[in-house]
Amino acid sequence: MGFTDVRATNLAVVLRHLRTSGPSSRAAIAASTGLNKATVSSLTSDLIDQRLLRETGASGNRIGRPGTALTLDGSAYAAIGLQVAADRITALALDFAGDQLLLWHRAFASPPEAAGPGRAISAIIALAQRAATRVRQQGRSVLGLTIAVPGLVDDRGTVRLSPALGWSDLDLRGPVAGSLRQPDLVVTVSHQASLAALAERDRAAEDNLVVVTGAAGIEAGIVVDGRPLHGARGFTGQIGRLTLGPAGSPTLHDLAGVEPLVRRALPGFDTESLADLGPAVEQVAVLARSGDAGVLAALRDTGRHLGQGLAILANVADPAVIMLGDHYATLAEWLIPTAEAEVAGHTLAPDGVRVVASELGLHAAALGGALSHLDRVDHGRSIPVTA
Amino acid sequence: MGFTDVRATNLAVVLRHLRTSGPSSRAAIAASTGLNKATVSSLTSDLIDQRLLRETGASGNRIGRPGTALTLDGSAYAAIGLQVAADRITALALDFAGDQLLLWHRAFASPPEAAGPGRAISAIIALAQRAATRVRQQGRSVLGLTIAVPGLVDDRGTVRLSPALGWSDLDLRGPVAGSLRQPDLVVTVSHQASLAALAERDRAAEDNLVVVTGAAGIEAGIVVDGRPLHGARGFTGQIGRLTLGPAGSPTLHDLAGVEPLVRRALPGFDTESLADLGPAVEQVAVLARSGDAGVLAALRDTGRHLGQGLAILANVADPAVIMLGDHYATLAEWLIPTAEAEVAGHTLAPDGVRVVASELGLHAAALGGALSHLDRVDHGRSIPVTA
DNA sequence: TAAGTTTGGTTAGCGTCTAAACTAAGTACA
DNA sequence: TGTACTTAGTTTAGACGCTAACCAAACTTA
Repeated sequence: MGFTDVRATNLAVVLRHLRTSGPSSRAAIAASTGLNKATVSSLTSDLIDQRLLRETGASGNRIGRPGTALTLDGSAYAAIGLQVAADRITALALDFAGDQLLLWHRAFASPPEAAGPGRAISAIIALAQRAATRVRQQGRSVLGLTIAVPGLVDDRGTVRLSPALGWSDLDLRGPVAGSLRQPDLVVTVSHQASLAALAERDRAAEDNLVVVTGAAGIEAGIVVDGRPLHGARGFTGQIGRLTLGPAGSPTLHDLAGVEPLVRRALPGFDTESLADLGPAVEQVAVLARSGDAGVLAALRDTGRHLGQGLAILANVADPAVIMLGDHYATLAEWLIPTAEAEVAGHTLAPDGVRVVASELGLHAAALGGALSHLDRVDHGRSIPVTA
Repeated sequence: MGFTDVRATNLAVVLRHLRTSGPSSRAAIAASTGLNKATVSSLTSDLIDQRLLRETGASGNRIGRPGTALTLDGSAYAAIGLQVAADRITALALDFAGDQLLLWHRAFASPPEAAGPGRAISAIIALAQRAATRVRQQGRSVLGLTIAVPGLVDDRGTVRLSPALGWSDLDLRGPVAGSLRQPDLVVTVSHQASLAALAERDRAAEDNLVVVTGAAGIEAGIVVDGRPLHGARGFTGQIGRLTLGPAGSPTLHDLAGVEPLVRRALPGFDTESLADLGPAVEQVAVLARSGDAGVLAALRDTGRHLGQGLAILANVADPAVIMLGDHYATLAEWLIPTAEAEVAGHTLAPDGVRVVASELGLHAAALGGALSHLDRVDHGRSIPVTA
């Protein structure tokens, strides 16, 4: 067969239909995909053999023979996403149906910047192995494992530069893949914001969106036409250093970063503890809720500058919606009004762009990492082989 | 046949191979595409029947039976691109082999902004009809016609907003398509910078690039992973209005636009004639070549600010190369040194990003518009039907 | 001239799809 | 209760388009 594996493509069509439309009978699948009923029977039979689908009870219809509902079978496979941040590692696993199997956090004793990359890699490997072992004990095959990292990650899984973690030119994929002792297991390392955007894409069912994350630095994950923007080397969405104006002008991170915001809003806060921004951000939210004028002013100011950054992304990538991720989501209530006004004022496009808070929390990138492997199967790349 | 038309895909594979690798024998095509020799024979036979390919003399080999070279047959089809600017319309036609059949310019008597959209549409229709008639007189079928317009163009071919032309919510596709009296002819209206980027992609054989055009306003055409960035509505690459900083800060266009540059570099220049920037830009180049200190300073300043804008694009989209289009290309010699330094200073990525001058001239978007229809055929969408 | 090499076409067979007929399993209603 | 109707899913026949293997044609080399 030449360049299109017809069978794999059509198997993937069925999987995607079930993932987006939920349980359906064979006849319903045939009707909505345009495939022939006989073809759907053949395809679903294969997928059931591979334990990617299973029959659930009869789907009650009004009249005529009731159909047999088919659903994604989550039970035989798992996909793992790891997310590395300055203060901790998160591990998340999904079954093939997309249900969460585990969500673990492991705090760094000392920031990876201080402890050196060796310690961090050991911790990542340990968590990856524990997660893989756990899901295997449940009788699942691991479809793949993706590690989400802030900064610049190339296609070979080397972290070229991560200011947040203090890493440069660090091969992360190699050691982790080697430690898992399963050569055919797909292990990838990828940009955290792009993976977060992938997760938002699936949740929002929106093919053009931008996610802004602010855990350390500011990074954007950009999904255009359904796919994360990859670029020549994978180094997309680096908006923290944007400047415009005379030399030495403040960067977008200076103007709208979470850490600068915290420093302005909480002048007396313990500087040391800013490695983990979570508590500080919560404190800012508490003060904002209590009506603290200084904190509210700082939030408005940050929202305004953030809006200028979002306007740039809106003008360049034309998303249908911009989502505020992680710490920005926590503060979204106070950031969105000024940010959205700023976006509206700096974009030519009619109808503007919605700015909304992400609902995925701080582990969106881990989720996206796991989802990327379900996505791979859903697109006919590496459907697990039958024994 | 399910979702993948195997035949169309493989026909397209052969066409793309010939377009990128030049004349090849059937055996060579089979060897480099991985298709079976028998399949290639069958595919090329169909393509020859459709007059998309033809046999050219024997290709001399070292040893063994000489092969019959196959080439793209340009003679039976044409694709037309129109480019609308503030001062003129350009029409360009390509044959199927990509050779230029005609390149016409038609100056606007008065700028479309002043004369109103009706006059401009009439002129566009007239030029489109003349071009279509001309290529039909040569016995060619018209594969399609694309109109490149600066500003925001939606997918239905309505110009939502074009400050450069003074248009808003103007249906351009409808009147032009209607006037051509061939209902099956594909007529599209698209963003000029994205089409220019498409042309640069084909010329440079580079799948990740950005083109910056400055005819009126500043717009970027962005090709990522081989495809022009489209976004939710098609409104990508609008970088002219970027600002960062306090309200009322100058925009990127103020700081790095071609018209502001000309006004700074040629203080005494006739303000009226700036509708057509060409002569003014040439004059700037002449003065720069003669060593005029003021002009050189203005160019450095523009290059520096332009570089900040390019850095934003480099950080967001990670192109392998950034190309300076139209008027920026004319002045590239003086802009690139400062611009490239600024890009290097504002990007995290190692290896930086090359900044080079486009070689396609002022009608790059018209070329891209025509190329888009060859591209359509090369991807198996709407291969012309056999009679 | 004979042997070797490469091209391009022919033939047989296989995978996968579609259309149509058929069986299965329910509801509607006299 | 039984017959007609409706919808689901399987079976069968056939078409399409690919591949592998074989073969004739056309050239080089010795």
